[in-house]
Amino acid sequence: MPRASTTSDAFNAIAEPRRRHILELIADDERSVGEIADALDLGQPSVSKHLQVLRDVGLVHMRRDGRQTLYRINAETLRTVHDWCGMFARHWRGQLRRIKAHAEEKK
Amino acid sequence: MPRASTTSDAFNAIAEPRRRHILELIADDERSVGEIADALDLGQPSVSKHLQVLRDVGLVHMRRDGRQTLYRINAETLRTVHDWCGMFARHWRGQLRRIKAHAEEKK
DNA sequence: TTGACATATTCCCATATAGGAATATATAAG
DNA sequence: CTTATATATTCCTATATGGGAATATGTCAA
Repeated sequence: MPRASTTSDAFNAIAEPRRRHILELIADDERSVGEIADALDLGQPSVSKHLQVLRDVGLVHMRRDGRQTLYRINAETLRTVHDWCGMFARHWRGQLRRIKAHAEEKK
Repeated sequence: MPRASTTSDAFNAIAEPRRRHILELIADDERSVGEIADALDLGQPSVSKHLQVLRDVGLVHMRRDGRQTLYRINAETLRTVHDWCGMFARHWRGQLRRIKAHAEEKK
């Protein structure tokens, strides 16, 4: 069985570093495909394909403006991932507490 | 260029649903490979390979006990992912605020 | 030592990439 | 209509994968 599709969910979509970079770029304001390609120093077709993946999993919104297509983040979709990781927050906090307690004991 | 390796970072490692499942299983107490295989209804070799990936990116700790190998989560490594998603929290909160404001206006 | 059990590793293969090149589509400008 | 610009899509290929089967390794028991 091959790896799950990149478009199967947000987890798979953000596994690709360049897609994370794109999301960072379009977090504050919308950007055109060309601007993104310049920023990433990547070919336009590749960027279009990454954006398609992000669109498939609902991580971006797009808007047509003349011949440009402007993309912006749809951060809401990242909550799935954020919440999943959050389930384990008490574990790493617990670990920190343990480490601190250990340090205290040494004193 | 193929997809980035599953062992390149935590993002890629947790893209696989079964690996997320494994992490959930070993979040509270350590489990043997066999127990995990039973729980996931997956072959032992597959589980061993998933665990190897998780080990490579530092998402689990392991401990040898007789002929068993017990794995437990190393949640600390998930903070990378949690924090990255957290960067966008104000965006989805902002969106919620906007949605709420919109609902208020309608009333 | 021999056998039984638990886990890891190797070999295999069908599948899905990411990126580049070429091309198609859409929209604006002259 | 024709040309230029912006983006999307198609075709291609090298590569990494997840799972199963078979096998190797490691550890305890008799």
